[in-house]
Amino acid sequence: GAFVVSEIGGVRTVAQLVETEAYVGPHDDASHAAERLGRTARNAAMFASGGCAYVYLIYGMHWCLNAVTGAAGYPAAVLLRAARPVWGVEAMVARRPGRPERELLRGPGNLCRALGVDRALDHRPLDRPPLWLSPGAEIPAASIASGPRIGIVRAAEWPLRFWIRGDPHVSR
DNA sequence: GTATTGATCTTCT
DNA sequence: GAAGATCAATACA
Repeated sequence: GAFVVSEIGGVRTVAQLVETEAYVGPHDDASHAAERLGRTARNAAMFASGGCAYVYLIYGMHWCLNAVTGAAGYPAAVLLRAARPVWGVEAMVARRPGRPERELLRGPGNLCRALGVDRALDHRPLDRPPLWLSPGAEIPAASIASGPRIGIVRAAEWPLRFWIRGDPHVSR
């Protein structure tokens, strides 16, 4: 339900989150900051105190955006997986030519591309331009579904993916 | 709608 | 050298 706002390349885009995944600490073996991996150049942002972005490249071609939520030195983050276009749809379409509106922000790689997010935003604060979060409508607990996270093998059974039940913008 | 597979490159072993 | 918090094109049903 929270809003993600970006001001990148001179355009503002606004999206409302409908799907996220939690990566809950060093004991979470699916996390890039799991204890067995330790701190590296890539995951450094996850070890910062909460409120900044963690952006990484996956499969050589897609950016993924996380909101870091842990305390300093205790790595945790929320992967932003899907959202509903709210404002700046033209700019999103310009970044995803030919895509129907409902697919613009469906999936973490698509979300980053439509919002203009890339490595330049890694480790940047999420409470000011060019990329920030804003509280949105409160989603009733009954409307929130949860299940296993996508695309992982370790700790795959942990039900840490959350989405708005029935929302057409949810991935998969 | 589901299943399969190639694209592409950073990171870590 | 292999795997990876993915996507889209293709081939079906």
